[in-house]
Amino acid sequence: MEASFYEQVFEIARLIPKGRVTSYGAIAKALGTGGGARMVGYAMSNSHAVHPKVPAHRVVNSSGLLTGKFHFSSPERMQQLLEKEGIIVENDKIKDFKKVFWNPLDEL
DNA sequence: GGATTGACGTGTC
DNA sequence: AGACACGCCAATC
Repeated sequence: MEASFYEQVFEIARLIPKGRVTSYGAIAKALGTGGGARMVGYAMSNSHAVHPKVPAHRVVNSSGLLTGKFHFSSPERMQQLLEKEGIIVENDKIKDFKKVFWNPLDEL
């Protein structure tokens, strides 16, 4: 399997600058799959098995909620990583989400 | 190859 | 404001 949809998702995810986050839908849209936001998250399940570490913790849903935190080594791991990068997480939700939001389309 | 699923998104009740 | 439902798309079974 090469150049599958997953790889594209990982590619975008790795481009997320430190201290910034993005949403699944935004990535999906950047890939041109608009409504395939679920596929982005699904691809992230493999993020643990890919080469360069994929900053999946920088990817949240459109509400800025850490929906996939349970898929990490530890749910709290995700939040700590975000806070360590300067992102404030409150109640499993990213604070100032609009401010830290990084739009892949803007870079691509 | 049809059916199921899934770390989503938006709208409606 | 919280809960529920439908829609999208691609991979896996």
